[in-house]
Amino acid sequence: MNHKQSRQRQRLLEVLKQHPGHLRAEEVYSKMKEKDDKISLATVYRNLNLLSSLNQINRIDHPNAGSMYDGREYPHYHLHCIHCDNLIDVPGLYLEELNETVSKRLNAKIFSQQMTFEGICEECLKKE
Amino acid sequence: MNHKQSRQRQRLLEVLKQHPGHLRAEEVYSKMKEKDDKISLATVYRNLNLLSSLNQINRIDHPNAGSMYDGREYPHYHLHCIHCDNLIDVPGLYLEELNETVSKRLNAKIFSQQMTFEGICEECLKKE
DNA sequence: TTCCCTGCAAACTGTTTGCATCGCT
DNA sequence: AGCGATGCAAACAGTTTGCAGGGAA
Repeated sequence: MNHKQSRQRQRLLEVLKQHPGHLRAEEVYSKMKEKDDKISLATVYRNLNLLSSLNQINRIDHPNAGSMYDGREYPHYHLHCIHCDNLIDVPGLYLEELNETVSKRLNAKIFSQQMTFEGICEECLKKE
Repeated sequence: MNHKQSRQRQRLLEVLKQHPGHLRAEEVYSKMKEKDDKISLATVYRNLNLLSSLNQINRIDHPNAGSMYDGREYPHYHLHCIHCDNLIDVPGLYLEELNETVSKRLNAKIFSQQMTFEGICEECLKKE
C-alpha cells in the first residue's frame, strides 16, 4: 500500500520520539489532544499499527495493559516490574548473535524481536 | 494464598503438558470439553492465570491473538511467523548470561523472561 | 481527480468479576 | 466446618471496522 503524509501521523510520531518512556494508545491520544491536535482514538490506533508495522516505532506487549509503544531507535529489551507494573529499558545484549543463530537454526527470516524480562525493579526492591 | 487441588486444574495442566504446541484459553477449553471434563471458560482463565503465576506453565503474548500457553518445562523462546501466524519454539540461547547480566546492570531480580522473534518461518519462506 | 486518511459510533474479542453453590482438606 | 474453586452471566478493556466526508499527491 501507498502512504500519504498526514498531520496526525506526523505529530503522533513526534509524540513518541519525544517521550522518554512507554505509552499506550489512550495516552498517546490524550497527549495529542493536550497539544491541540485534533485526532480520534481510532486514528491513533490506525497509525500506531501502521508505524509499528513499518518498524518506525516499537510495540511492546504489556502483560497487564494491552500494547505499549516507544519511539526508541536503538534496539533494546524491557524489564516488566511485577510490583509497580512499569516497563524499563534494557540494553539489547547479544541481539546480533541471537538473530543470526536463530535464523540459521530455523532457516527463518527475522525482522525484529521483543524480549521482556519479568521481575522486580531496583526501586521496588528497595521498598521491601 | 493457599491452593487446593481440583480436578479441573489438574486436568488443565495435563492438557498443556501433553500438547506439543501452544494453546489459547478457548482451545484449552474445548480440548477439555472433548474429553468429557466439565469446565467453564472462566475457570480455564482462572487456572491459566494461577498456573502461570506459579511458573508451572508459560504464557506467551501472541501479537494477534491474546495470550497463548504452553506446558514446556525447559526455557525457550518463540518465533512468531507473520505469514502463518504460528508460534514456533526456539532454544533459549544465552538465557543464563542474559538474566545474570541484566539483573546485575539494573539491580533487579528476574524471575522469567519472554523473547519473541518476529519473522517468517521456514515453511512460509518455501512457499514464496 | 484519485485514493488514502480521518472521525464517529458501533461492533468485537479476549478476559475478568460478582454471586451463589460446590467440594477439597 | 471453613475456605478455596467453580459455573454462569454480565461487565470490561482494549482494539478494530463500516461508512461518509476531508485532504494529500
